[in-house]
Formats: sequence, C-alpha cells, structure tokens
Amino acid sequence: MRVKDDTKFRAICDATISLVNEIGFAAASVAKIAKRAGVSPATIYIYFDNKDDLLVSTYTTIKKEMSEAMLAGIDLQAPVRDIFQQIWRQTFVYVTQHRDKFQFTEQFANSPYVDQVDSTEIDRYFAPVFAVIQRGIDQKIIKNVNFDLLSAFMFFPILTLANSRLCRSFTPTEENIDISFSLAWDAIKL
Amino acid sequence: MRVKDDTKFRAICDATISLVNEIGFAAASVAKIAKRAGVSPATIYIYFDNKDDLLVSTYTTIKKEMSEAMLAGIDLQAPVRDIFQQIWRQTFVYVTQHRDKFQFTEQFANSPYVDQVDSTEIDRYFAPVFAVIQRGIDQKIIKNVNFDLLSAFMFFPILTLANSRLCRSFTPTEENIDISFSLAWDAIKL
Amino acid sequence: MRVKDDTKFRAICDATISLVNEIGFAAASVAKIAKRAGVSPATIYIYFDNKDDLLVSTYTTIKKEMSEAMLAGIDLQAPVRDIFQQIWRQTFVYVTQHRDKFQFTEQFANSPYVDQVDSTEIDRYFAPVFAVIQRGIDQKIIKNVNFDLLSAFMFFPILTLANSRLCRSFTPTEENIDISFSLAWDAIKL
Amino acid sequence: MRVKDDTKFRAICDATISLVNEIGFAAASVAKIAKRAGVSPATIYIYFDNKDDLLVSTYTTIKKEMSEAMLAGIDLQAPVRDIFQQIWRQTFVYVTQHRDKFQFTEQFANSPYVDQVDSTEIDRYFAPVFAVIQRGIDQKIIKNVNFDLLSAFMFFPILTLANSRLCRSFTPTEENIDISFSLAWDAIKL
DNA sequence: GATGAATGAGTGTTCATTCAT
DNA sequence: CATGAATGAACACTCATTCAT
Repeated sequence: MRVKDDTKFRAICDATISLVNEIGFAAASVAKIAKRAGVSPATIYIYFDNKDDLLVSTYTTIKKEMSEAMLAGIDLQAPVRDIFQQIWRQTFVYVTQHRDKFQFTEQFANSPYVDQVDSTEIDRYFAPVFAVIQRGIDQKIIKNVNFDLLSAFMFFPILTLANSRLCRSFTPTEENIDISFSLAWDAIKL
Repeated sequence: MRVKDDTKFRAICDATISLVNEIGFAAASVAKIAKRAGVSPATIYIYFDNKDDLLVSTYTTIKKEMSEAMLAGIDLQAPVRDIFQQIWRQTFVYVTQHRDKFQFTEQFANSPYVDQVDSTEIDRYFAPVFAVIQRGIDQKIIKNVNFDLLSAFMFFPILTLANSRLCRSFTPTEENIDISFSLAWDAIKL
Repeated sequence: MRVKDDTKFRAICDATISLVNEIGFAAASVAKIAKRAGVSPATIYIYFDNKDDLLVSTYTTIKKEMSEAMLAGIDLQAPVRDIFQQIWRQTFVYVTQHRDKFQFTEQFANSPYVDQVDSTEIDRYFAPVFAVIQRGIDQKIIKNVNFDLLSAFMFFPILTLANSRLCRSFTPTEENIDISFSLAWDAIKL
Repeated sequence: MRVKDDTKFRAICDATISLVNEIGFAAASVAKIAKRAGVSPATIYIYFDNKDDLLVSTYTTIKKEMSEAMLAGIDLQAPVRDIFQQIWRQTFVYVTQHRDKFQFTEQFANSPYVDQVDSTEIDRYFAPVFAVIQRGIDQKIIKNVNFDLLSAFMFFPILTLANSRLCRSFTPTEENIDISFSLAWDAIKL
C-alpha cells in the first residue's frame, strides 16, 4: 500500500491514538477508529494492511517523531553532560506536549504487539545517543556498566515521570526537569 | 451443594496471566482463559463479576503478593540504605522468579484497565516504604525532593531492568543487582 | 414431583408472575425467578419439571382460581341475564384485584406456550357458563349463534377493558361495570 | 458500495413474524431469524439497532399496513353504520389473509415489548375511525360512553374472533362476518 | 480512491439444568 | 428437602475484513 492522502493517514493515526488511550487495544475496533477519523472502515484498509499494521505503523511513526524531537539541534561535539541535559529537556518538552502519543507508546511497548516491531529500525533512530554514552564511558565520565543499566537510569525515569498514570504528584516545570536530571546524572556519572 | 474451590480461583488467575502475556488483553478472551484453566466459561462468572473484574482482581492479587515479597523480613529500624538495598534485592528475586506475574502487571499498569483499580488499596501495601523514604529525608540522607521523583529512580528502574521486553542484555545476577542498586542510591542520596 | 411446601410453591408462582409481567418470558430466567422467590434455582426443579412446566402450571393455577372467583355463589336457577350480570361483576372484581395474575394470563394466552395447556381442563372450569348460554339460547333469550361468537361479546370485552395495556382511559367503577355489561347484553340478547 | 436492499428488510421482518409465531419471543433468537431470512446475523444489525428494535419495527410496520387495509376506500361522508360495516369487513379480510402478521401483533401487544412502541404514532393511523365514532355519538346514533368501551365492542371482538388460538369453532365466512357485525352494532347503537 | 453494505467467526455473558453436599 | 457450584450450549451483539459500486 502506498500513501495517497497524508491528511487521511494522519487522521487515522490520531484517531487510533486517542481511542486506544481511552478504551485500550481490546475495545478500539477498526469501525470505531474509522468513525472517529471520519472515514469508512474500508478506507483504513487502503492505508494499512490490517489492524495490526495500523497499530504498529502508528507506533513507529510516533517513535520516529519522538527521536527526532529528542535529538533536534544536538551538538554531538559538546560535553557529554551537556548533551544529556539537552536531550533530557527536549524529551520532557516533547512528552509534555504530546501526552497522548506518549501514552500510546507506553501502552504499546508493554503489549505483545511490540514484538511485531522491527526493533533495529527503532534502534537506528536512537543510535547517536548510544554513541554519546560510549564516549562518556571512554572518557571515564560515565560508569562503565551495561548499556541497559545506564538507560534504565538515564532515560526510563523520564518516561515514568511523564506518565500521568504512574506519577500524579510530579509536574514537569523547568525547575523539576533540571532537578530530575541531576538525579539521573548522579546515578550514572563516575 | 459443592463448595467454592480456591484451586479453581488460582487456576483461572494463572490462566489469565499466562494468556494475557502471550497474546495481550485484546486477544485473551474469556473462552480461551477458561479452556486454559480447565473450566467452563460460565464457571469464571461464579468467581468474578465479569472480564474486567477478572483482570483487575488478578492484578491486585499479584500486587499484594508482590508487596509482601518486597517487604518480607525488613527491619524498619535498620539504616535507610540497608533497608533499600534489601528491598531492592528482594524485588529482583521476586520479579525474576515470577516473570509472568510481573509482566502482567506491567502490561496492566499501562492500560486503561488500571483506572479501575482502587489505588488507595495498593498504596496501603507499600506504605511502609514511604515511611522509610520520609525518614531518609528527615535524616538528611536522601535528597529532599518530590516522592514520585525518588520513586522514579529508586524503584522503577527495577521494573525496567527486570522487564525482558525492554532490557535484553541485562541479566539479574547477584553482582548486577548490587551494581544497579548503587546507581539508584547515587541518584537519590544527598 | 409432589408439592411439599405450599408456601414455597406460591412464592415461586408469584415471582414468576411479577417477573414475566415486568420483563416478559424471554428475559424471565429461572435464576431471576428463584432470586425473587427467595429460593435456589435448584429448588424450583423440586416443584416443577422444568421451566415450561413452571409457566404452564402457573397459568392453569391462575385460570382455576379465576374461574372459581367468576362463578362463586352463582345461582344457576336464576334468570339468564342475572347470572351473566353477576359473572360480569365478579370477573371485573377479580381482574381488578389481581391485575398481575390477569396480565400474566393474557400474555401467556397469546404466546405459543398456550399450546402446551390441556384445554379440556380449562374448559371444564368454565363448563357451567356454557350450560347457561345454552339455556339462554333454548329460552330464546340469547341469539342463536356460534358459541365463540357469543363469548367474543360476552366475555372477551371484559379482558380487553380490564387490560391496562390496551385500555388506558376506562376505569372499572361500579357504574362503568354496569354500563359495559349493558353493551354486552345488547350484543347477545335476542 | 452496495446499497441497502428493501427485499432484505422484508425478508428479515417476514422471518421474524413466522418464527415468533411458531416459537415465541423467547425462543426466536437473532441467529434463527437470520437463518430463516437467508442472511447473516450481522446483517440484521445493519437494518435494525438491536433485537428490540427489530421486533418493535416489525410491529409498527404491520400496524401501519393493517390500518391502511382497514380504512381503504372508506367514504367518510357515508352513514356511520355503513362505515363501520365496511371497516368490519375489511378488517376481517385483512386478518384472514394475513393471519401470521395478525397473530404476531396479538402476541406483541400482550408483551412488555409494547411499552416501547410510540403509541401516538399508532393512534394517528386510526384517527379517522375515532372521528367517525365521535360523529356517531353527536348524531345520537351511538351510545355516549367511553371510547375504550366502544372499541372493546366495536373492534376487539374482531381480533378475538380472528384469533385462531382463542376461537377454534368460528370461521370467517361472508355470512358469519355480517352476523358478528350485527352483534357489535347492537352493542354500541343507541 | 473511497464507500457502506455484508459476513462468518468470534465476543462477553447468561441460559436451563444437574450434581455433590 | 434444599442448596449454590458447575456446565455446555446458546444468547445478543461486534469483530476484522471483503466486496460491489
């Protein structure tokens, strides 16, 4: 299938995101998504192979947009700490401004659907970050431990803090963002 | 007349957990759960009001068991750091030994179903932990910041690291667990 | 099956009547009837063979009670017109005082369940009335036409008038009952 | 795209009518109706909101057709008695030629489903008849009594006589129809 | 390209009935 | 006698998907 009308494509994705957030994968039927997007159920099958493809495509589309927002304007030559702080801030901004998309990815990533995603593609989006981590380790600025372990303190706390389902008392003000970054940095720095 | 059977209750919960992990909430139908549990679909409705109740009850049952395992044998008079280290270890042990139950809670917590949970009940299970955090802050051992922020570094990294969907290269050996705890402690300690 | 506890038998019948009137045959399940009667579903099967038997027995029980009320204290030697007037009045009184039972029979008589009723037994209850009609014909007081035709004017209008679903503006006062009887009599008298 | 098919609508209604007559509302499931109509169960939900809507729509459709047949070609300027006699005859003809539809309405009218019908719409169909009754009263041809009371003798006996469940010995020949009308007229005339 | 009608398979749930106690 | 647990079959209804237009 090839995209003909980008407006319709977005409308369908947006309808998917909001509906899945509201009622979950189970109840978000193609018919309901079509109705919310203002198209016929049959039209969805012009843009997507099937329901799974619709969900997976929506997820990867968001992930790509998300990675671009996180890494926008990053100067990879800057000091490691500055790079992370900028990523940290930009991630918070993106997540805050696109709560619905973010919430969708969280639900998706914890469901069996995620197994259908081509993880190498997602990894490619975030490759520059991995390079910076490696530089930090080489320069003995960051602890020399497993990558997953560093990510668990460097990035996942953002997802936790931004997840309104999990954290109800934390508000992402400028100040709170910087405080939370300092905790992350304390965790991983040597 | 026959008597309600606790082994049947467990069989239904266990079937729910494994099936939801394999195919997700959407595809885990009552009929399939019943078949796996070795009972009639109608029997499920003797033990639970409806499908939602089945899922929510399964979740809260696990959460209770989980909190008991985390806090088992904790000496609340011990130094704050020791308490956290013990909780950290016990959580890892529980999560590692009950991957399926843990995975279920992760998927559940990121779905709209979680809104149906009585969160005050869950909070009660974990109340002792909150008390220890407060003591740490009062004794100027732990940073005086928002509770959600501390949790995001103190506990959620465990969930991330133990989540095989997210972290494929991290293995929870004795050593790795202690290393990861040291990152967490660096993050929150003053 | 044999009746052991008449109180329970009545309770089940009464529950059946009220529930069927409220929600119809389709929705009136054995479980709901049992709950309303304050017994276990299994108990119903001690008093009745199955659901159909429950409904049919309830119907014939009412019909018998109804015929007794209609014909109570009738002097079969009295003039034909007087007999009919008394029957007419007594029928109205019964129907008015037992609206629920009456409504049940109306719904039942218009459903396929009625085919399961032994109609000769019902006819036997009303045999004395048929004898009076015959006497009226022989005495050239009543028109010599088909029995069903006479019944259609002599008795069914009562059912119609007493049926609150059909007649909303007619109220069965003493006066209205006598007026309506005069119409019936005008219809059938020679 | 395909277009909604009126023959399908009729096929579903007809299947509903015959099946409900045979086995009642309770047993006439959507699946059975669909099978008899030669469509998929899902198709029924394209033409009707739900099962209740299917039954109610079928009822009102019949009632409309019935009222049109009863009042066809009536000269409202003719003498009151002639008008009623023509209505009486036409009703008998309709009921005799559409026993199944008629039987359905009788069962329906005595069930709780009837409460879902918009009775004002039904009344509108029969409004001309009410006007004639009023004229008869004003001209002192018909007894000045409650409308429901007149109907109970003027129209309901037809339903009774035509109801094969109730009247097994009455056959609606030309002669019998006129005889029965004379009884009705005797009942209501001044 | 886009649609709504159409569908067989499936959904969550309740059914009438039986069984062990 | 009386019960509530237990069940396979059926319920009303919705699903993802296809098809004719």
